[in-house]
Amino acid sequence: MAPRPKNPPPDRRQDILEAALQIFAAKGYTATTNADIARAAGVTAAALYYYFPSKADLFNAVLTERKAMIMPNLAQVADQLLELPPDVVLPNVIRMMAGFLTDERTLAIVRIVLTEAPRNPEIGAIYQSQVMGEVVPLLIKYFQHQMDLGRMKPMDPRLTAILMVGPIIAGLIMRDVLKVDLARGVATETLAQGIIDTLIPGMLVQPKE
Amino acid sequence: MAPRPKNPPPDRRQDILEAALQIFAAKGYTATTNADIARAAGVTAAALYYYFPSKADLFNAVLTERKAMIMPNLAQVADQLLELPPDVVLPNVIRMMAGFLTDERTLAIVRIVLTEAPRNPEIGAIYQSQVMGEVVPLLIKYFQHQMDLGRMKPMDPRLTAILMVGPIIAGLIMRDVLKVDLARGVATETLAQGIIDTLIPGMLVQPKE
DNA sequence: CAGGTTACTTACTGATCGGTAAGTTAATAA
DNA sequence: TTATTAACTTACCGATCAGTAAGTAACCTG
Repeated sequence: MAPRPKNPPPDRRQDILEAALQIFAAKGYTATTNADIARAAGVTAAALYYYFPSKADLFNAVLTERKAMIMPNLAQVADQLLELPPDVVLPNVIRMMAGFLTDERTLAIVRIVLTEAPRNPEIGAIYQSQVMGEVVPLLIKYFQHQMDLGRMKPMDPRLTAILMVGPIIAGLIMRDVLKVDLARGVATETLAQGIIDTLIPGMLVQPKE
Repeated sequence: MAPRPKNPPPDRRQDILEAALQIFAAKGYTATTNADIARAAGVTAAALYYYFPSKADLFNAVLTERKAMIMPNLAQVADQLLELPPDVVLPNVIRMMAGFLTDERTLAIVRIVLTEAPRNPEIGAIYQSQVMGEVVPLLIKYFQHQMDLGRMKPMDPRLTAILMVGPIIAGLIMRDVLKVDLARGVATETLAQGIIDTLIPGMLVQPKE
């Protein structure tokens, strides 16, 4: 019985996207009902169809309109970092990635991609092009340059990227999927520091003690 | 019109568990219908209720009756490995874990746990107790022993475990979730070798070249 | 201050799904 | 040979869900 808000109309579309992000992340696409999202957004289920043609379209909108959130904007700083030595750059990259995965909003997207992408190739494709098309090439460019300069051992740059990001993802999964409390064991910062201490010496031509 | 098989009765229960494993892994718990499983198992949907009280019970049976599959039986060999030096043991552990994650059956379980556990804490709990209660303690025992012997640098054994397993999981996710073709880049063996070459020297007290 | 548009709501529908009840037949026991 | 049981099937039901149709009140325009 309140077909139009009396006070200045809030951005309902954003409210719905925000609510959908949370619920999709918490329950997964199939288990999430329109009513769930609507309730969280403070509207009725039918209202979703005023802004989005279907549940699938809403889901896609959540992923595409928020995808920028999950990728650190490396491009902005990449050029400045290119000449800096790896013992300076790599720890910062690792720390940045580790810190990045502590943001709640980002985690929600990661959780959705991780859980839905195996069933929905399109989702995987969106982030594949981001990861493989944007982030990895930047890393590769840096690694290649440092290898040419003789500062890093020659190795597959993709492998290098996986070695750096892998433990962070594994830590995330242990905390988020297996509910292992890393805070009382391996906290994010400790994890980042461990990666830095253990991994980076093996990548440098002259490991420093 | 064939309420009883004429030929020697096959083990329908196993057929159903097998079919359920595949379909749950492919579509996720909620999106999987009883009809899907039944079709794959060659029975009708009602037949599932002859063997399992509910869909949820069938799901649990899949996980609990197959959980042993995803954990390498480390306990059997752990005692023999305890005294062997890390530059012999660790490469083998890494290779074993990497190889372990190439088995299709195992992958199906991993995919289910990875995608369903965030919504269902019980699933996480099953594997948390396996990973944290069985595998990790064995690794910790070994690491601690080798650290005491002065062969490995002192560090949090849990961190050590994450560093070793992390890149393998990340590689798995890139292949399975993001559909990045690792075969034409970083194959499983290459990945394992990369972990061994890069990571292990940083863990040993006297890295060997 | 009328008329139209925007931004929703209420009320409904057809399809699907998990689960049940009752029937049916092959194998087995008496 | 008959009765019983094991192992299913067919047929059905109530609940739930994505999506739709039609209504309605606030705001905007002239």
